[in-house]
Amino acid sequence: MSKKTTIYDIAKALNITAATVSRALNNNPRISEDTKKLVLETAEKLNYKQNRLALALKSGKSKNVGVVLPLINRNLFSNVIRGIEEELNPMGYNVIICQTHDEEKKEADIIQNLLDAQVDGIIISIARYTKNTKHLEQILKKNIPLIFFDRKLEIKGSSSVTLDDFRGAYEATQHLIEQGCTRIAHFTVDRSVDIYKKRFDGYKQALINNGIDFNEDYVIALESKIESGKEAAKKLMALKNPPDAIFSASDLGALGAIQYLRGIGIRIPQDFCVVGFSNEPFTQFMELTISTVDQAPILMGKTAAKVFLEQMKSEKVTIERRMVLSPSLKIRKSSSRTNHAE
Amino acid sequence: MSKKTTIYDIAKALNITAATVSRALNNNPRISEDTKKLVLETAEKLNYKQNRLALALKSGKSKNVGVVLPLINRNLFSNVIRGIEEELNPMGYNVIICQTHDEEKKEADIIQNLLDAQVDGIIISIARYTKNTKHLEQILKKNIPLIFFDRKLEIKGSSSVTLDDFRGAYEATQHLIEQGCTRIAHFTVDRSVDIYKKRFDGYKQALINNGIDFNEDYVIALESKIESGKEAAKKLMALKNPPDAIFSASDLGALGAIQYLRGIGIRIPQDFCVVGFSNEPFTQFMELTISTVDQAPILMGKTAAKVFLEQMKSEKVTIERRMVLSPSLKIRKSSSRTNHAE
DNA sequence: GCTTTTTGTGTAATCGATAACACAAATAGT
DNA sequence: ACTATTTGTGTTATCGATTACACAAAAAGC
Repeated sequence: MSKKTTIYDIAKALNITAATVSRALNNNPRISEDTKKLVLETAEKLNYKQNRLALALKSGKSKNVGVVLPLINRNLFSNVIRGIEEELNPMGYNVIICQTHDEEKKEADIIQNLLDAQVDGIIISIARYTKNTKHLEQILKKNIPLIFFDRKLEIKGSSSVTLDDFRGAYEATQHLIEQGCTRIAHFTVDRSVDIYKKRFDGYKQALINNGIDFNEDYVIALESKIESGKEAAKKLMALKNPPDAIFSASDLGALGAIQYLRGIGIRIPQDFCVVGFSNEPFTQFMELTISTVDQAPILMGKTAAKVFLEQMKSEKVTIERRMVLSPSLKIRKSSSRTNHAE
Repeated sequence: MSKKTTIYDIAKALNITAATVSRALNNNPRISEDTKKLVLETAEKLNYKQNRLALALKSGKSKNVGVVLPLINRNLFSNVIRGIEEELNPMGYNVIICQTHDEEKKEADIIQNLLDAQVDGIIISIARYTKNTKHLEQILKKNIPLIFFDRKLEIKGSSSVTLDDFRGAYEATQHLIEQGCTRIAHFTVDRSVDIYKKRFDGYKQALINNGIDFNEDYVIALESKIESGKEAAKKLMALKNPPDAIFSASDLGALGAIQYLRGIGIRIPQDFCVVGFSNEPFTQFMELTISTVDQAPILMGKTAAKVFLEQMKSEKVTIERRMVLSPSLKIRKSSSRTNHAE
């Protein structure tokens, strides 16, 4: 196991001091061209690699960025990570991944740990029910950039990259209306959670703007699961005036509904239209492809990373960025009465 | 922005030296109980946090582990990462994620970078066509544990956690035979890649063991895409003696085939059975659920992490672990002639 | 009672790179 | 020609924690 070469080794080989070597490597203008060339050559020859840990200790910058999210293997999150990694790795940052499993306690622990590890920034999608913001304010107190994505909290000094959930929902609902649907139901998940509230709001606003009465009976809260979607659809169809469309805040809810409805002989999209949310891969794999709202997750990751990089460049000036990405409605068979190809 | 407290601050407060504080914090037996208590108390009071960068520099251990894989947002990989994270985080390790995009050059760069960052171990699924092993041997030369998962190379001193692809394929094929299929085709991806070769071998062996002739015309190489699956199925059905089943090395290939076959009026599973590989989420979301081979990806990640931890404990003794996980065949509608519930 | 061992803590080097400060030599300015 | 500046490099402290070595005081051994 060959010992690593340090600037001292180079210094000794050239009979100069480590300081000079360091300066030469950092292209300090005070170092003569001759010396620089010599140092660079011997560095190459001795296979010198800068010790990043030493640099980190000296500078306080670890060149690591923490990414905190509920679960890595969810489609949205793994895509966001992909975006972040693709943006940060070329800039010399390593991406550290941590899962909160949607637990506030774990989230707080993780952040404490990342701060201890002295990451240069934290990019986070908060746990579903995180209310306490103390651990998040800790981050900003240490002057470390804090960037939310998808699920955010309003914290002074932080930035965020989110989807325009309102608009996504609005467009989906508008689309259903344009398909001739008039009794449009909505599957939410939990309206106390920001993103779901916005999807609900967008849905409601679209109804209002089109002169359609909002009906609270048409709104059902359910977990993002096929079974829940089935049950909810069943409940809806048992109403004395059942709906003729569903805008679901989750794709799995939409899928469950579709399965139930087809099971009882309802034709989709002829009799009933469905639009989901998230553009999960499976929505385009079904033989009855499912219309849905794409969240541009890779772009979301890249944008969050760019916001971070921007903050690193701009020194101490804390910029508060509020980036809102545009959703894109994917119109597929489950809601296409007119001939929309995809 | 409050300055961080160091052991020197504690030392000053107690009028002792930093060395004593360090020893007290590390529970050195030479330190009196009284001093320990005092140090611990003031550490608490001053909100002392160990500077991990300083420790890393001194010890050469960064407490970071690099995970290198083709693409994060692939189902298998994101699940493996989840497993790794869940195992390593509680043990105080941070997980750094890097994507190779299946490019050997990028893979080499990433590894160099991780070595520069002095990670304590590297867990990797190699790029599809990586042949040159120089960058991988570099890792072992530095005495850093190298653990492969899923896609591995045989390198002396490394460990691996893989799926028994042969067995998965064998069982899938055996199952098809038991369903009464006799002309079983196989979708491979690229037989020059280890895992696909093993799947092919398992398929072939199952045929042979059941006295069924192997027919090279029944083997088609295709990318893991729906379109490719459709085309391949079309090719198969154009043979003068078309098959009555497909064992596909990819779920998307299987899906494409199913779509094509149903399109031309072939009933599944009555006329034709299909089994895929990977247990992608969508396989159980279709109304015609797809039989497939589960790769236990979270377990794979956890196992890889455990192998790493084991190596860290065992000091210098390089252990070569070859863990092989058992696949589990998920029998679903696309191949269930008898009544198999799931 | 005197040597030996144990106990508890201080001193100082180390991990590797950086940078403020210092200083001689070379160059420029008038 | 003499001061002022620039150029190039060395000295040394620093980032924060660990640890080999040293040493006094206390305890143990005979």
